Amino acid sequence: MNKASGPTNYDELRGAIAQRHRTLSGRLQQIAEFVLDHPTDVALGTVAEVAQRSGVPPSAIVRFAHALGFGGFTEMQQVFRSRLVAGVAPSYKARLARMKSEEKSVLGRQPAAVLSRFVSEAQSALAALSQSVHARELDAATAILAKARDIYLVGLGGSFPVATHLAYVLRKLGRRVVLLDGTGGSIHEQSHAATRDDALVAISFRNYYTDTARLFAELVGRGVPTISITDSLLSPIAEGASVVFEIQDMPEPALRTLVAPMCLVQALAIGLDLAVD
Amino acid sequence: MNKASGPTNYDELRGAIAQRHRTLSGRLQQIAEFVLDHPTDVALGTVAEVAQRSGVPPSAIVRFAHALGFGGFTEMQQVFRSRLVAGVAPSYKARLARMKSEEKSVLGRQPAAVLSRFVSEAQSALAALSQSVHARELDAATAILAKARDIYLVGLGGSFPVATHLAYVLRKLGRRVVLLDGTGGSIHEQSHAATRDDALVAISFRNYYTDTARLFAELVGRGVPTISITDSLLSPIAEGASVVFEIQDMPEPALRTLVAPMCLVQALAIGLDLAVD
DNA sequence: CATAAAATGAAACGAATATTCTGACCGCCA
DNA sequence: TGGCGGTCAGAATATTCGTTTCATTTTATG
Repeated sequence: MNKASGPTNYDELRGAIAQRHRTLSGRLQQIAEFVLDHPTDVALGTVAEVAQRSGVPPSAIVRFAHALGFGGFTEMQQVFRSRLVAGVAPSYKARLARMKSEEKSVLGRQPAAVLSRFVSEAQSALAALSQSVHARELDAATAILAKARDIYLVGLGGSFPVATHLAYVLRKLGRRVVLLDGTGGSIHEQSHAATRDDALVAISFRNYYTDTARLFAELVGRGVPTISITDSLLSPIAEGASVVFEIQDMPEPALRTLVAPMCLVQALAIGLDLAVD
Repeated sequence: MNKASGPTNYDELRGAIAQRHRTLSGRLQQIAEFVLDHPTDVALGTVAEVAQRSGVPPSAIVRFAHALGFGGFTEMQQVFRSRLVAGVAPSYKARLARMKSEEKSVLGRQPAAVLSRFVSEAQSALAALSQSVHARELDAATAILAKARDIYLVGLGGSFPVATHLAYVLRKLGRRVVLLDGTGGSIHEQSHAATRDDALVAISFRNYYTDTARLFAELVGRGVPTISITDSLLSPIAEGASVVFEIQDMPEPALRTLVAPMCLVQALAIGLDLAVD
């Protein structure tokens, strides 16, 4: 039965698995998902190990290899191993390719060059973030959120994704969140119930939405503790805030990747969750 | 006999071999030179294979392992294998750092430590992104978006911020965008008008929303060109898509920073804008 | 509902593996 | 020359491995 031979390299194998995934039966689908998620385990493990980690009997692993056209598990494993040996010395090749694409970034209207440009820009934005944010601000913000009954979030326009992400994570962690998105009325109506026992997280970058600024001023006036995430200490949501996170060098709205504020709000939410235990 | 344990990583092993090389006896020196020249063979081969290629009997290989402080060949082989997995997986370093910080969970609970952890995780996610996304896929996706009359976007739950960000940027660039958010009815009603002259960008990660999957299948069936951003080739929005961007190693929903997909959609939008001139 | 077909999992088989053991070999010094 | 410590290669062994088999369950089909 060794006549039939399956894919010969890892990419082909992935394609073959994805293609046949629907037609495979339950157990085999389960194995397909596992091997795509843990290719290294398959490359280095034994049948018994792979079987145990994926929660199936060993015979099912062999059946899976047969279904893909291999003569057995060992034959399929060779493909996974080829991925490992190919990846062991990628540094030179990858760097060469990267430098080439970065060179072309001057000419570079090609989408690949655009991507690598944004990636490197995001990298430096993250580096700047961890340097500019201090522990004192993080601690203060965490304390405010920990005491808050309801957490109000506002971020309009280009900052809306950041607000929705923070809302999502906080809700996952069991917090009561009011996301001010303005649907079905004004954000002022939505925030009417906010008191000094609650908290507001405001996110806004140039050009600042006047709605965000007005709402911020109103809640500050009512004594609501406020955390601002913005790009300047002179922004309309900086003065009066309990804590200000300043994220500098934000590009113009259409060119933002938002990675820095996304990372920050993530850390705020998780840090809050870890702190209250 | 497991008392003696040799070096635990490849660099230590190389140092140990170089150091003891003089004191080793003839056959063992011969083996030492071979394993330093062919580490991959040692990592993936059997004792018999390594013995044959290096021109020594199998028992000599085992004695060599013993001489280095290992309990046997298998134990030494683990070190050579660790070298392989370290080279292929860019997230290896990040996971290591994560485990370390989780070990130090006492310090790791401070918000500042949480932030730096997410930052470093985001860094490696970006590195993995630029390595896994190929120019071919970017070009194909750009071509689809360029031809589209209306661009439909769907991303629910944790992926919603990505969808809103893409919608924002595309609208800034003058594209006609329909963001399927389900407000005021089902997303199926909102997408009723989509035709093969339009395009759909679907974003979904584990656990996949069934609404996203259903909508995706429906529009694919209607012949609408589709770009999928997901975390597995086996995800419900992969099969039938015109282009699939696979972003691997996405953490569990509450711990995602979304930096990789955010960066990708940004590059897609800007790349589209530059390409149509 | 009855029957056939396919899929599944536990166990057993044979092959291949890493390791240990034994006797022979070599250089060294008295 | 004759013993001696260390090294060696090859056979012996116990273990582990991949694969197959088969009874049972599940699923599809009439």
